[in-house]
Amino acid sequence: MNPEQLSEPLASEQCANKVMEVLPVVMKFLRAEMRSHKSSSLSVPQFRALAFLHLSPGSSLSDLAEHLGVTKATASAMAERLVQRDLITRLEHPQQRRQVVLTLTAEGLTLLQESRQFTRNKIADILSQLPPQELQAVETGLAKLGNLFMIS
Amino acid sequence: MNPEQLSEPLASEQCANKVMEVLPVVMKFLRAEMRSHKSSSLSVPQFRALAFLHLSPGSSLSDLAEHLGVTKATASAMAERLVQRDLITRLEHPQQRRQVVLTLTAEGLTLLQESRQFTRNKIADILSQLPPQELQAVETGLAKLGNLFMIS
DNA sequence: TATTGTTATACTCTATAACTATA
DNA sequence: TATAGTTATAGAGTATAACAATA
Repeated sequence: MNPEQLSEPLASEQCANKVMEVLPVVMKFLRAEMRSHKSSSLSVPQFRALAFLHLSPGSSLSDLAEHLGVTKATASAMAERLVQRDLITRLEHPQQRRQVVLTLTAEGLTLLQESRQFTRNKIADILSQLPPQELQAVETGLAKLGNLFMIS
Repeated sequence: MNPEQLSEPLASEQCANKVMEVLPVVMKFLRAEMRSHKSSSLSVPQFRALAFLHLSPGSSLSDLAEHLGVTKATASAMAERLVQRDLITRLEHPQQRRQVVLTLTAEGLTLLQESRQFTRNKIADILSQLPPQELQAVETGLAKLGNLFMIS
């Protein structure tokens, strides 16, 4: 008999249900907080793009697209908006003229750091309702989930 | 001395960092899976809307907006798309003529169930790489996170 | 007057397809 | 020819503001 057809679900399926149920709700909170940050707000993908360029300055557009898990067309449009807002620079690579070199501006770095701290604090406020042991459980669970889904 | 200014971060802030780091990546996977489901794909918000109407048939637009955490304008546009695709019906409430009555169609129910099973299986496939104990840790952590962020 | 819902507008994310320029 | 990136196009999510209809 196939376990899927019995009343007792697999543990992995139960856990998958939790992923489907919980993640969208918390993501919505995350998005709203990042969006609400003073005049200069960031979307979650924009935040991730800036964070990536902070860690890997001088990345190409393909690098960025790969990291974000989007197509190059999508990454190109995103980069264009960030250039327009003076949060990143996009220069031609001196040797490989096909490639672009993406780098955070000082303004981009400042906004990244402000936004990160602001959002972290908002989330931490909510999380601090948990007793230390449960907080640890959440962090551990997320870390394991992250290891599984973050290839790089 | 203020703990935020020391090198040792608060546990809640560490955990918040994990939320910011992990959630977008897993969400992207979730979104891609739901989107890839045969010809008739659903976005995550659409999936959530159908799931809500399955649990609470006959809800009003305001109910839906409230549940999804979006404005009524956003919910109205979403509902319109679902009506166009014959996944829900939108009727006038017989007594309260201001309100609409939203209900899943048979087609909507089928797609919801197929999509849920398909996506759950895809996520469970990944999760099943974890040993049982760690799987349990992930589920527990998500459950706690969910309790915190899901008011209703 | 307050509430329900829609419409208009604008912006971002996202993909696919077609394209240019470079290697 | 293959790769890097852009542009055109389309559709969805999202908000704000203005509005109509109803209670």
